[in-house]
Amino acid sequence: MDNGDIAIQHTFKGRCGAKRTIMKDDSTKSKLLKAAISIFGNQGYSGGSVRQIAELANTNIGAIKYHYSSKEQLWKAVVDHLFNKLSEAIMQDFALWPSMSPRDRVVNSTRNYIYFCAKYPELNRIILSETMQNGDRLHWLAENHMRFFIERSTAWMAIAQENGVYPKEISVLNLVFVAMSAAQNLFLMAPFVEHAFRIDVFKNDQIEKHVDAVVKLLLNE
Amino acid sequence: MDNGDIAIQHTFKGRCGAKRTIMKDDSTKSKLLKAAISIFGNQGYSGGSVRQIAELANTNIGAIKYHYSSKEQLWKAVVDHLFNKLSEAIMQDFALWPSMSPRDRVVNSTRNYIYFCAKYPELNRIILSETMQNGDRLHWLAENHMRFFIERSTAWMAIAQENGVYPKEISVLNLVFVAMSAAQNLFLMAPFVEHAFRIDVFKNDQIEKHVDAVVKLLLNE
DNA sequence: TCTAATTTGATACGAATGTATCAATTCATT
DNA sequence: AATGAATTGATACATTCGTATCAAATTAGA
Repeated sequence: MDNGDIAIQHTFKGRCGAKRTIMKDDSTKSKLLKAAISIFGNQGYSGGSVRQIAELANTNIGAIKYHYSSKEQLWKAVVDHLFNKLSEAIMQDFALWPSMSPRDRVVNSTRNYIYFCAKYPELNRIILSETMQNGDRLHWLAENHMRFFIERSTAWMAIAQENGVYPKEISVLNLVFVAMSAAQNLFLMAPFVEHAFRIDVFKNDQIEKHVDAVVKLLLNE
Repeated sequence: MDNGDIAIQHTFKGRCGAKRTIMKDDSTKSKLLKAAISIFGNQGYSGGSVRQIAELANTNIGAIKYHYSSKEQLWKAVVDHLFNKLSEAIMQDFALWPSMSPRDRVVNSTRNYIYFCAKYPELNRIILSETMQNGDRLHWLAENHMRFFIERSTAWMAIAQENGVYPKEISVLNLVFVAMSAAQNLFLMAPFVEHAFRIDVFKNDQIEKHVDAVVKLLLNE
């Protein structure tokens, strides 16, 4: 089972000079990345400090400077890492798609996406945080990750729409944003749901319940 | 037409000692509130500084200390103000509800809510920002505003569900969060949509298109 | 007009921030 | 064991933060 470990690309020279990558999950660098995911995901970029991150990683700010050179570079490493995880999650069952009906493809990718949103809520929190601020980091996010992701989603959604999975009259862009937010929002709001209703939306049965709700609400029978 | 002006409660003694309220939209206090809505809505609480707010309001930090005593009190005033606007927007056509079908009531409140989300996207940004951080301000938000709002929405949604507007099998809580996020998200993501697709989601025709999309996707025919 | 309350503007201060520097330590390779 | 590179830990620095203080300016009431 995937335990969500962080794999740091640690390059070293092989005997013929080729680069290889190994996992060092207990390295300072990966501990820093994991801590940065948590801090940036909960406090945002300006709300989180490098001292918080260093403390959470049981090291100090010098290590951040050394491994990531600056706060902004560390943030970019976090985003790259999380988008890689997203891509893995989305593509997980891609090989099975040819044998699935158009509707089942949508159900499958919806379920995989919702499970990703529950496993890594930090990515959507970071995206929203930066979208609100609308600064240079959003533009970097948009050009390096989001645009590609949204355009692929839009293309898939359009195909599903043509196959009658979604009503044809709706603008594809609205469709994408409604479907994505329906999947994400419950996990973005998890701290409130926990506080107000004592419900842990990250539990497996709650996630499944949410998948059922989204599928039943958004997909034509 | 409602121009979204900010009404500051300015109390003074009438001739029989009773308190009255008047509007002073050009007062320093209301200029500060308007600036604070923008700063807190875009930068979040920790991301926005009182100096930014004072500068945007064409005054200085002394005025903030005087009128709102602290950054946190100013933030609470912003939240109170925006939730009042939300309540106004939701209750706008309440008198007409008895003459409407259950489905039309949902369509009406959905439309009003979406128009509110487009007019004051700052409220949902503030809520999401604080929910992410999950600190004392979220608890204040939850206890003073959100819990009431969500519980009312849940009650209404349950009635709509009983009347066949929504599928009965879905958990009401999931229904509420899916419906709310479907309405909000496009406007939360407005800076990205503008950047990536050159679409201004705050234009009236875009808002109407979004209303149609949400209604068609979420409500059974 | 005079007086007192209200409001504004400028400055000061300690705390926290990101970055930079550099000695101490650890590690890998010979 | 020796050596040099890689990594860590501690400190310093300029900047920005929220808050506090207080004199100057404005306003309101008699």
